[in-house]
Amino acid sequence: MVATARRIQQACSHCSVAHLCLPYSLDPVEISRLESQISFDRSVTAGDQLFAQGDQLKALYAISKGSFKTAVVDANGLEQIMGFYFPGDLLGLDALGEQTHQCTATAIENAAVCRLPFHQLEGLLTQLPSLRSRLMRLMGQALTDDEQQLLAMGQKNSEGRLATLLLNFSRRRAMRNLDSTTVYLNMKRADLANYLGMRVETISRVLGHLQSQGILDRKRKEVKILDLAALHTRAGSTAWVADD
Amino acid sequence: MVATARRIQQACSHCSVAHLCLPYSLDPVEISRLESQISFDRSVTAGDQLFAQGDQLKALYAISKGSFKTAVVDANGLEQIMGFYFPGDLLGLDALGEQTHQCTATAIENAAVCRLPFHQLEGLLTQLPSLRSRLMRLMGQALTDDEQQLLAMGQKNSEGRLATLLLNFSRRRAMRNLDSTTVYLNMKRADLANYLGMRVETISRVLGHLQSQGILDRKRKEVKILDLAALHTRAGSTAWVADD
DNA sequence: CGATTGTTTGAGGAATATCAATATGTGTGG
DNA sequence: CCACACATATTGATATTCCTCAAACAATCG
Repeated sequence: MVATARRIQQACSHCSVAHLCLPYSLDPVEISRLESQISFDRSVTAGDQLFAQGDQLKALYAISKGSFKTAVVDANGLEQIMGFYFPGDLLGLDALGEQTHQCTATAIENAAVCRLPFHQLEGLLTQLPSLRSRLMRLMGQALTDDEQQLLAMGQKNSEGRLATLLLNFSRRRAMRNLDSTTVYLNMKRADLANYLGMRVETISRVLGHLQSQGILDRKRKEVKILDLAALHTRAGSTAWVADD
Repeated sequence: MVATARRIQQACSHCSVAHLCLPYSLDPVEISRLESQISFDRSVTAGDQLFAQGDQLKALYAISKGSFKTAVVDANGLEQIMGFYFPGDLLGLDALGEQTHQCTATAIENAAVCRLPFHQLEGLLTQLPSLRSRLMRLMGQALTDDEQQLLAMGQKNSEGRLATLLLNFSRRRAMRNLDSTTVYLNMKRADLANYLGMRVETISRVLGHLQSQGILDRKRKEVKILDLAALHTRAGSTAWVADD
């Protein structure tokens, strides 16, 4: 019984985040061809790496449960957290160019992923034009996401960047039909700080500030958004010109 | 005579930056098929837009002469310069996902571009797998470039970011077999400042500082790199911890 | 429950933004 | 070709954000 139930769940067609994931816009036949190549729901322990910067591309991974961070290290040893990823997100896209992973993906908490061997995926690419265009679209989105983050880093102050991240997480929860008034900052403050280009102390202070203004309410890693409009205002504020 | 000479130059196979551009890694037959779709060396006046954010994707553009900047504007009206582009660079890649341009491309100086109608290009994509993989690689590079810039924005101080940009421009000149000890900052200070997430005054001061240290020598927009090693050191310096 | 790791709070300082003034460059009409 | 007007770049003085360092507090794990 349990085994049967699991088998049923282990298919894109029954996945609650398929609309965010690779299958989106594929027809049922195409999806079943895709499914035949996937190994579903492989569990990943918190702290484990899915792949590391420099690794040869062997597979793409779709998150089915939990969350991940990606990071790059440059020649000088500087590390930058590049993003946080949730169920339905695809990991490994940045390896499609050079066939080599350009970042390291690490599980933030216990997680599970669906593994898409690249060999088989590449075969499907020529046979399924819609899969190719889907992959291109996902790469384009990754590009756009990076550019949004660049805009935040260049044009917004600490409060604006943090508010932007909270709204981003909120929106992504909404896309997963989860309560978008609550977000979970499960990653370490240090990772969040690195991602946002600020110090952990500043994160604390800004969160405290937003809470004291009645915009947020937090308990532990859980952050409740009380005043969405105000948060949007803060997120849109340009750098170095606080409107208080 | 002149016309003949121009005709000969108007082909990827005779282009001095073909190794950076789309044809790279294509064989002669494939290149000639590509060439047949291109309209070469269309001139663009300084300040003109090649395409604007929101425009439908009609073509990709390869720069044959001059330089361009790209910029995005977000919902709050904040503008971010996303990059600067030189001969051999391809413009419009970020439209491949949504079939809509995600940024605006503007000529910094009088320039010329080769135009690749997307319709025809898309047709070639299915026929020439090497072209598809080339395009994917270029998208991957765009992604990596954005990530390098994100790292600079998050981890480096003003001097580090500016030094990083100078080295970036220098390296790109080297790839074009140009003198890599000289770079040209042809864009306005305001664009440079926006791109680097700082103010024009800070650019002036940092450039002045680097010059007073004997690392740079500038006259007008031309910047000569006198001490490459020192510039690398500055570029690698982390934010907020200057090593003087 | 102690040790270790991660988070928050406080005081002071450094980097860089802002504002103001000057200098330099660029285009235009006479 | 010059002179004027306007745009752009530099320099100086001050203000502000956010980092740094230090310490207390909280959570996690054996």
